Amino acid sequence: MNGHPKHLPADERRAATVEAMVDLAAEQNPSDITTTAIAQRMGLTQGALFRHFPSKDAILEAVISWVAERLLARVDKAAEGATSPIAALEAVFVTHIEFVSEHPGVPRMLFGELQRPGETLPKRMAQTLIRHNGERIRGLLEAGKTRNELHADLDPDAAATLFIGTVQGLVVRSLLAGDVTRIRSDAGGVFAIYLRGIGTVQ
Amino acid sequence: MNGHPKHLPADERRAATVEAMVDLAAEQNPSDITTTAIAQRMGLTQGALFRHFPSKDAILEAVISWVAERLLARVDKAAEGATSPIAALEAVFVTHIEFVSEHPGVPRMLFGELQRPGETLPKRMAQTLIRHNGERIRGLLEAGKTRNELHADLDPDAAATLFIGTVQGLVVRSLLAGDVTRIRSDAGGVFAIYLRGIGTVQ
DNA sequence: CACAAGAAAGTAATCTATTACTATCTATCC
DNA sequence: GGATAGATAGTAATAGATTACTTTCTTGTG
Repeated sequence: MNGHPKHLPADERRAATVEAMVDLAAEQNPSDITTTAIAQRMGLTQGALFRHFPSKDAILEAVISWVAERLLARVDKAAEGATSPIAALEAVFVTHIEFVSEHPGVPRMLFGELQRPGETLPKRMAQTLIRHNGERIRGLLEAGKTRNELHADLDPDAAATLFIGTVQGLVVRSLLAGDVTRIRSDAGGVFAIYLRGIGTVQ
Repeated sequence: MNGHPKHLPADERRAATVEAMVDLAAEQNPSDITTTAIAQRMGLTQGALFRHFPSKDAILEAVISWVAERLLARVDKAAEGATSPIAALEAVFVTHIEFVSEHPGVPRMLFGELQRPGETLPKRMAQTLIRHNGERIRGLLEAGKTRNELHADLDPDAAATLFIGTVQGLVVRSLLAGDVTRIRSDAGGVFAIYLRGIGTVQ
């Protein structure tokens, strides 16, 4: 007879909503996630969500903000702690792999947002997040060139694209195997090829 | 007053349905494509589709069959015409890029199918298609090793994963730019890095 | 004229969002 | 320190739209 769950402050409910959505995105196509499913995961009724968010898209916006803060912060921290651009690049890669392992639904969500027709706010937010992330990677690649750790003729744009592709390839592989842990176990071998590709000798 | 379009044989309507779905997938999230949208694109009413297909999933199955036939045939043809495993790999890459440029919705569709929960037929078909494609690539990589065109210590599984990731990275980049033609123009630079990664000297 | 293909309208299910009401928390006042 | 008022956060029900799919009516064609 648990008619009413404990009241929580709005902030915490909003955070819990984001987490529920991120969790659900790991289990199914993000664009198929309903507000009913989100509420059920939180132990609430569907209508209660709309007391904290004006629309479903507003929930999506909150999720993308959440991802942007967490991912970029971890990426920056990983890059700062490294002694060279290449070491930073590897640390950033590990950060990506760990983040995607913890939240496999996130790349699917961002990727899915990019495909939406028209100009929605969550779509623009996903675009800027992915762009900012790409700029950080390209920055490391250019720093690696100026320090002669990378081939002088390396195209940083292409290398940044392949960096993202490296992660995406691992995601596809884990989806095929139906086993998220493969992302971590396969990451080393794939990144080794990438590293050689951009011109580092181990 | 074009109330009734010309009658077509069932086969051609089925083929046109597949093409309409592939076209629509290039413009929006494939899982958001409705039967109404497909019919509208064909100049038909929504109900008319169910005269040729028993369900929406049956349409999806037809689309994946279509992709499997066309893509794998083109991949095999590209590989056959090459004089060495590495040349074949590059031809196969070009084939992928051309195919994805012509039908940008296809990878999104296959990728999306993998995310569906449960065990549906279209999902299994997408899995086998991607697996078969991956096996062809891995086969070329192994042939390259035995012919000493590739590093002896290359991990073919990892290299095949990165091959797929190379294409995926280009797809993401084109989505970000909102410009499909970028796939083709950016492909060369990215593949050059991949080639150096798997151990070929140019 | 008979038939197959499509139009048109309908159905049941599902989804987002809203509404009217109810429970819980918090702070104030005597 | 309880009682209590006001604000906050919840439920249940439902409206309005949309979806996949069905059924029935209509028409062009062989």
